[in-house]
Amino acid sequence: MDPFDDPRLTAMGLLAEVSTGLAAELGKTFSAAGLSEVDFETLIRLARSPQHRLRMSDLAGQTSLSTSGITRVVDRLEREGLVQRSPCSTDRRASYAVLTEAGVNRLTALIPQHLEDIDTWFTSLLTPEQLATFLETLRTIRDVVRPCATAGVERVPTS
Amino acid sequence: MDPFDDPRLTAMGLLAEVSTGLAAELGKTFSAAGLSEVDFETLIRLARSPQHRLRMSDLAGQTSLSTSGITRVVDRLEREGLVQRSPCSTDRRASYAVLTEAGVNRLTALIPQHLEDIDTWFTSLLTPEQLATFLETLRTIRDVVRPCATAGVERVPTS
DNA sequence: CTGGGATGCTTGCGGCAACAACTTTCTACA
DNA sequence: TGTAGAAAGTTGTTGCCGCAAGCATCCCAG
Repeated sequence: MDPFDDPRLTAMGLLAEVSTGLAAELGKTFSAAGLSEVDFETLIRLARSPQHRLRMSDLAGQTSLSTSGITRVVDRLEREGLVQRSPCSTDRRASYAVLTEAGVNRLTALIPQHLEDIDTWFTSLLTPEQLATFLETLRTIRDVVRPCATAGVERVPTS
Repeated sequence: MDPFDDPRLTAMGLLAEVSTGLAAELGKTFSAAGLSEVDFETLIRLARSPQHRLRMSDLAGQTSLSTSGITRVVDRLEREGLVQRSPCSTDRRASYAVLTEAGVNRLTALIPQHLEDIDTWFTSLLTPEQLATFLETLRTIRDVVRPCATAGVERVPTS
């Protein structure tokens, strides 16, 4: 009768609930370390990049922030000394955001608790097979909704 | 060597990417209908509630917004005529947010496209078995990270 | 080598949401 | 019954983010 309880709506709602609920739990650890979720996302993207640095626009591509958003995030992180801007030698328009040693330290201090959080609220709730299947499904969807999530990491000079 | 590529981080990142990426796609339909994601979430929660109404604080409990956030969302929706505030007869502190007919119409106009979006970007990518397994896993996590997601829907008068 | 379009980043502006303080009303306990 | 504390909702404040405009630089066609 009501089209308001279509199973697809429930499915989507479930996914949203899990994602936001999980983020809320994990966020507690972030804020205890004086970071926002976006801050952490930014820092860890840098940490996982070669030389711990990424151009501003690549950072924007990897996170789901606009370039102006990235400008401001890096502003804040730079103000805290966790990140540093560094000019790009081959393109004077571009800047790199580089993780500082303080940034690395902040991250490494944070990560053990973060990993434990992920265990507690996510991975330990599933059997290894369940987890593997779950991740496989996520990858399937990811490849469709986010075709270029790897901006800046496997860019090969076209020389 | 680097603790920055722990599989748990990848797993969590994958989930976050899927959720935000999916939300971004679905959001296009919402904004085409003049609604934000939060607006839609609010309206559909009301639509799925008995008598198409919910107390402000229950609305806050179901969505992940603060009560002040709900106040403002309902302000906006009321300004657009999609929702109406209605005093609670048994508790003069409380208000109900009630879906208006215009609100129902806006929703019903929106939903076909929304369901199609969910198909396109989510459910149709999976086999029925994959989908069922996926939802089962989501439910497992949801029950842990969001134990009382059903505020206000199965509240029984304690008379 | 030069001018116009494209690109990288920043800034002004507006909207949104959380937090805390506040008002009104309810509840419980003496 | 009277009063203290809790609860529902609103409002002021602050910070964050996207959009559009702007500036500097790059690239390329002629």
